Amino acid sequence: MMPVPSPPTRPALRARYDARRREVIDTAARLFAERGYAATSISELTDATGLAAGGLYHYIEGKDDLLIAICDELLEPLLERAREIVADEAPPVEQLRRLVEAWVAHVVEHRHHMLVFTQERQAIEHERRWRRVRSQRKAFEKILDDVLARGEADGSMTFTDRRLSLLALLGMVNYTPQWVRSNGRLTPAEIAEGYCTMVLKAG
Amino acid sequence: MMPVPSPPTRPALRARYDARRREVIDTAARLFAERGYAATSISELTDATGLAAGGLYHYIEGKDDLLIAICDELLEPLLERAREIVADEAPPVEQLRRLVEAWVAHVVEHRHHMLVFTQERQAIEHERRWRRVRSQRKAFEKILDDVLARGEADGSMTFTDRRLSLLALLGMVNYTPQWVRSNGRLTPAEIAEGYCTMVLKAG
DNA sequence: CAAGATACCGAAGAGCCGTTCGAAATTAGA
DNA sequence: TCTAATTTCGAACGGCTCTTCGGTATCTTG
Repeated sequence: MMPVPSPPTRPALRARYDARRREVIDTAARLFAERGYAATSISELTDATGLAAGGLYHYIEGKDDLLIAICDELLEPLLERAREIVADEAPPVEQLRRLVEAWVAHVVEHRHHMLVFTQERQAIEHERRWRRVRSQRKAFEKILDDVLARGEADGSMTFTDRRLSLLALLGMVNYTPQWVRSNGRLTPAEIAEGYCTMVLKAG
Repeated sequence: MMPVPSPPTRPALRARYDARRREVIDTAARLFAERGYAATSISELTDATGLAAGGLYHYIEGKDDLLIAICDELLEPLLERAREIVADEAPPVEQLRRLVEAWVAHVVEHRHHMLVFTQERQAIEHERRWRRVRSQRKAFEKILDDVLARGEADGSMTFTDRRLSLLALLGMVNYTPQWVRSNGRLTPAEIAEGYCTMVLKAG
């Protein structure tokens, strides 16, 4: 992930630097989610972080570096967790439940990151510097599709159209951050269970 | 909808003016969908429309006027169609099918408009001047929810959680423009049928 | 405590932004 | 054809953008 302009060489300071950088990224995620990336100015960022312009640029290479960092914070841990889940030997239906539960919990926890990811989707899909983010997204979707394919193959799941079911599931989960509230009526686990039921019972 | 700075008073010219304005709006929708609203400059708009800056401003009040016009072009006909569908006496399940089919066809046809609407969602939800767009969105969602409620009441539909089913449906359909291609493998009607099945069979 | 690395500041700069406006070109209708 | 309405042009403007940079304060470590 190549952390930026001048991370301290002294190991004792490295941890603090990383933590502060993460604070900056999370603050940016919140602002970008609320106002949009392009519509959020550096000066709004300095207001929200308490840093001056120069101080801010101590932690980032540029404004678009922030956007990539936000997507990394979102996708890397999710992808890692997904790989753990499909690594064990549970049956496909069970793996799907675990995947969707972890996924919903993750997007709820990183609601702002996810809203930014959604808003900037077109840029992510079309511009060159987003290659890694794009391939992470694709890798996650492939994990999902593979689980559905294994379930279809062993007869534990049936789909009229497996690809449509996958896309529907992506739609449901990706849309979730638009309406969830922490301490809302439904827990992430309940939401995830509902989604799984819709995908699996449709046949 | 109060069409902008100086629509011609002569009736013969009014039609041409309106058509040209719509061209401008549709071009803007395409560019905004591809690059994002804030990231698209007026000069990109003039390049794409063939108008110079001054000519462009003959048809719009300002850049944000374009955004509102895009949402109006998207939501007004959809809402009107939805009201027609629920006005007749078909049973709730049939009304739902018709609604979702019309809705999916509409977002596929107005794919760019819908992508812009999705990307600018946060602004739409939070800023004052978007009140009308917001209330149109809410009105449409209420129509959907009412159909589900009637179906639940007469026993023709069952939901573990009706609100979650509604939100899942919104997610599926709103996400559709991200992946559909015209002349893709599935027709809008097939997509809509798949979505309905997932919502209705989940119980 | 000394000294060097680190963290931060904030004014300055170059560039692009959306918008305006007076004038020119085009068109409709008498 | 003449005229007034309409359409289009494109240079100019003020403002805001992101980023840089020289300098200062703070902190770690020997």
